[in-house]
Amino acid sequence: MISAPAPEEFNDRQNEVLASALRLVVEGGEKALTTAALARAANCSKESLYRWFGDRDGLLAAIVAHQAAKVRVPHESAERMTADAFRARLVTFAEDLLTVLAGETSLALNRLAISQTSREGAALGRLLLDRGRGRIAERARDLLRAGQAQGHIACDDMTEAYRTLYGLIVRDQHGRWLLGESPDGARDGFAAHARTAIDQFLTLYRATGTPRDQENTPAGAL
Amino acid sequence: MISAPAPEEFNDRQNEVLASALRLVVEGGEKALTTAALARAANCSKESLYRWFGDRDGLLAAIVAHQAAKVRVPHESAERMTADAFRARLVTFAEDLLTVLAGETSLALNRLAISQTSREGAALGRLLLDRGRGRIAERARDLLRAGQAQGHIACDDMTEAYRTLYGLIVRDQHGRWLLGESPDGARDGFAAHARTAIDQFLTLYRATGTPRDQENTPAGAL
DNA sequence: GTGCAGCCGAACCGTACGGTACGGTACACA
DNA sequence: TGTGTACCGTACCGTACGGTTCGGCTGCAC
Repeated sequence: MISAPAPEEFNDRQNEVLASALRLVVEGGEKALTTAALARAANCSKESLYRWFGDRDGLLAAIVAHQAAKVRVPHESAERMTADAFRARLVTFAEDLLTVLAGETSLALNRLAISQTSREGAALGRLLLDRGRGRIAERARDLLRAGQAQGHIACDDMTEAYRTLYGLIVRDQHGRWLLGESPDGARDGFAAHARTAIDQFLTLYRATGTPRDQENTPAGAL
Repeated sequence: MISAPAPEEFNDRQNEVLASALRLVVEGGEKALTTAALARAANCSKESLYRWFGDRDGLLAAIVAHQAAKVRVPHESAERMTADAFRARLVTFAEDLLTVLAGETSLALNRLAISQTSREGAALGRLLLDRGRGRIAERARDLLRAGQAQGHIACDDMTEAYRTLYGLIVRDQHGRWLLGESPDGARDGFAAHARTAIDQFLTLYRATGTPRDQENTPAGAL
């Protein structure tokens, strides 16, 4: 069981320690994060670690929460956009998404949460899902909603549309990266692929009366 | 370092033990797979485990190799297809892909390989990538190539086309499942979503002279 | 000053796990 | 019948790690 996911904030010293912890995880994976190693790296005592975070699971949760807390999604203002501006905003979103997912911090945290799953609870995964991807999805849905309101795209289910958008942007790359393939090779092509993906997305969801648009609403999708 | 990824086959007894090992991993994650627990579950001695698989890493590699070895992709015959038959074959592929990825064995193995990544090597991830996803991708590319040869779709880069197909089918679901979200809710919608995804794919890649088709060939994609 | 709280660093404890060694059994083969 | 091989089950060893305790230092309240 994971101790309370800490809705309360941590103080400066504690955040500093969490930053050290995150660095350990990024560099050496979960097994590099021993309490002794963290105490040494952060110049603090194990006693303090246990006082602040409860136990090791609490520490893991705090690391994820700490990092998730600094996810700051740029607010997508809903002001009037031309079709090109809308497209440009989507391309920017796509580039941002790929950049985040390819980042070693994101990858390390995802690996950490995934390896903690399976054991009943999956609290870390939920945390990452809600506070990480959730925020990003929210931003994208706002943007899509604005595009829909202004007639740039036609769709009734923003969540469905977002999932399609995500799929076109990310494809199988996140999985490959998680399994150890280096994102470096792909990183050069982020901008180019972002444009391609958005073109594809707009082809599917463009509002110019393409007859297939009604089909893009499957039934029981989670 | 992981001992030789065993190109040689294992005998029946060893395969039996590997099946037990896989069951342990599926049920309890990596940390449930202790040598003692496996010896007990498989009614074998720890001594035999070390004789057969070298060390724990070798055992993990053997588990992955063992499971990957039974990936049998139905051969996609390239005989003449109508457009509808081609579409149906794609839908079947999509359903198969979702069913495999949502399976607890696949999820457990992916979690195992992902949690082993980060530490230099990532041999398990490579194994899974090559012998798991690779086979599936190969099957899909064969099918796409046949469709292309018979004029059902237009694209010059099968790998790019396959990645788009994968993205449209899987979207963000694999990641969510890996993080602990239950596939059960989505499972009912597999068939419906498979059809939707294939419709979208065909919209993008249909050969009927849609002018956007040339754009589907980004530059530096990995 | 005295007392107290928070913290560091190090020593300590218990245990779980990877890996090894050994005794005992079944079976093949001569 | 003797010898060897492969195996099981168990006991064993060493260590690494989670978690606790303690002594000592600093700073603050009074």
